[in-house]
Amino acid sequence: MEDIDMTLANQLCFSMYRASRLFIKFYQQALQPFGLTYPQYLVLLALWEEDRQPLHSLGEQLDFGSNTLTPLLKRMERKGWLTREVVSSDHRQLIIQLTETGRSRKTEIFESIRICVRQQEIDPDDYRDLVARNHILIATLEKMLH
Amino acid sequence: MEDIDMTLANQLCFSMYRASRLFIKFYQQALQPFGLTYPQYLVLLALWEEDRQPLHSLGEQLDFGSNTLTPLLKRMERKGWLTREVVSSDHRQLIIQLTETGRSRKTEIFESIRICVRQQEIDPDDYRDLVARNHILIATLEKMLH
DNA sequence: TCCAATTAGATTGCGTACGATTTAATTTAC
DNA sequence: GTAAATTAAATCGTACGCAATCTAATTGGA
Repeated sequence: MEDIDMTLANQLCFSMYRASRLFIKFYQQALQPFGLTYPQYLVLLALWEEDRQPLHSLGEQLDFGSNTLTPLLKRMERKGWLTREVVSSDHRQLIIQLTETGRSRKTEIFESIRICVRQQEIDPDDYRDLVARNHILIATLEKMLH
Repeated sequence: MEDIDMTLANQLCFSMYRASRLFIKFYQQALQPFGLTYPQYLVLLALWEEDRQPLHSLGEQLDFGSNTLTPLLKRMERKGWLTREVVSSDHRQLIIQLTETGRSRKTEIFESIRICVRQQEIDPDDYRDLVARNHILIATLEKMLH
């Protein structure tokens, strides 16, 4: 009836789904004091790496469309993390920029997460291995979804 | 500033998040002809394994609360996949049971997914490895979230 | 027995995800 | 130079996830 391949795919998909939800729940604990959700934290990570990015560029990095980002960024703007500013040379684009708060709370937020992460007892090599394998899987899945 | 541990945790969490979303998107393609979403497919998988389960038992397997399952199961009932029947001996419980459609379309659904999965070119050993490593990670995360 | 604690499911509210469409601005092709 | 194509965001609608709360049914101990 069912291939071994498919049972494996089912297991892998579910296991990814479970791990992702648990990891996010874990992060939410550390982020809660700042009123941040995990997707919002991802936006901060991207902006700490490179500030003043247009919306679509953030979307490419996180694989979010404007339908996800627009309301998310509006919430973050309302809470004072960033600003959304129309580009004068191209009125279609929106430049996302960190506020002083958004920049300065980085250390604090990292420290809060670090405290939670430290309690994990996972071998760094296992981490690296999972990341590497996931990258391969992600590349394959992206190719398939063309 | 930031530990190597935390950067790794960030990378792993994001990579899980990405992989999970892509995998689900991949499954949705195969499930679309049946009007099923991935979480709904998970419910079917659980019921194909063991029919006539109470709601909370499904919840334990999938780690969903009633706040997620109640509306999801109502949608599946409306579409004719299953029935929700109050237990006469305990009026608090709801037994979830597959309809004839829910049972009989299993082969068809599996075949649709199998066709999509076959196109993947992933080494079964890599699959198994990812599943095993995720299981360890999931156990660790569950322990941490107490 | 009877009432406090527990359990099961439903409800509310908020924040994603994402397919599909819309609107507005810019590019391009002729 | 201008109409068609493209691009960027926004909007709309549906379906999760999940924290918090509520309601109703059952259980268990004094």
